[in-house]
Amino acid sequence: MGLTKTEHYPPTLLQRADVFKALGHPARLAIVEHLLAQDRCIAGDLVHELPLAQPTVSRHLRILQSVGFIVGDIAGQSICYWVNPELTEMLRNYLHHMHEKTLACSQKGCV
Amino acid sequence: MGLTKTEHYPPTLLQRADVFKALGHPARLAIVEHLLAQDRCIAGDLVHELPLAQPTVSRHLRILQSVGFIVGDIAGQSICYWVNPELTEMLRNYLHHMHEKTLACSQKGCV
DNA sequence: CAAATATATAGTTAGATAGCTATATTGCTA
DNA sequence: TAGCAATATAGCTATCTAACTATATATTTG
Repeated sequence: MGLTKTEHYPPTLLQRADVFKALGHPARLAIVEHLLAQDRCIAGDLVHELPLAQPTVSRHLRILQSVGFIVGDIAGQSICYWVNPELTEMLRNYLHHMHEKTLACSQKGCV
Repeated sequence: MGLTKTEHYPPTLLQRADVFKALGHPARLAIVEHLLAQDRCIAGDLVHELPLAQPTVSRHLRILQSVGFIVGDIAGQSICYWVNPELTEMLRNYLHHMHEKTLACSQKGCV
């Protein structure tokens, strides 16, 4: 069917899954890494960095923006994007929590 | 096309994108959270927890397993799954790195 | 060995995704 | 205001994905 049954899951889980999904594409992860590597925030330079046409990059940017992972601001006729610290912090905390739980589980002898 | 151009990106990035992609579905994230919440590692109990048919759950488990996020071991006629601490640690470190870079970037006045 | 249980595989279908080209929109500059 | 530059939108197509039902493959247990 291709249709995910979203109605069963709590909103927080759905939101997190959306963020992971947004990061789950090489081009989008490359965009994020590129934004982090630069001092200033890039706009259409990404088109030259990626092996993709401009509209495709634009679409990927919109996907990252829609889950809040990046933020964009108009700067003249370009657009200035940067990674949202709130989201990286949220994910970092979530993964930290996951990792601690995992360790606790393996101590109890799940194997 | 629906065909991702993977050949342009470094292997590490592709691998991370695959892990994020695996976590980017509500059912799979729910599976991971359920495995972490239990003391022991569950097998087909997940089918009762999720609003999905058994083969669908089986497929989601295989996807999580293929990226190494969960590990399974045969226990009689059931299968015992648990979350792989190496992967949660890898992702935690990666997100930690991302978050630090993000903070450094916003200090430089990206806005 | 037969029945029951647990998981996996095959095969199908609706819908989502990722790419493209062409075009529209928006903002600067001459 | 006309033209250029940067980004977004529209529309298309091939491929991938998520779900299902039906069936196969183990692995206990009677």
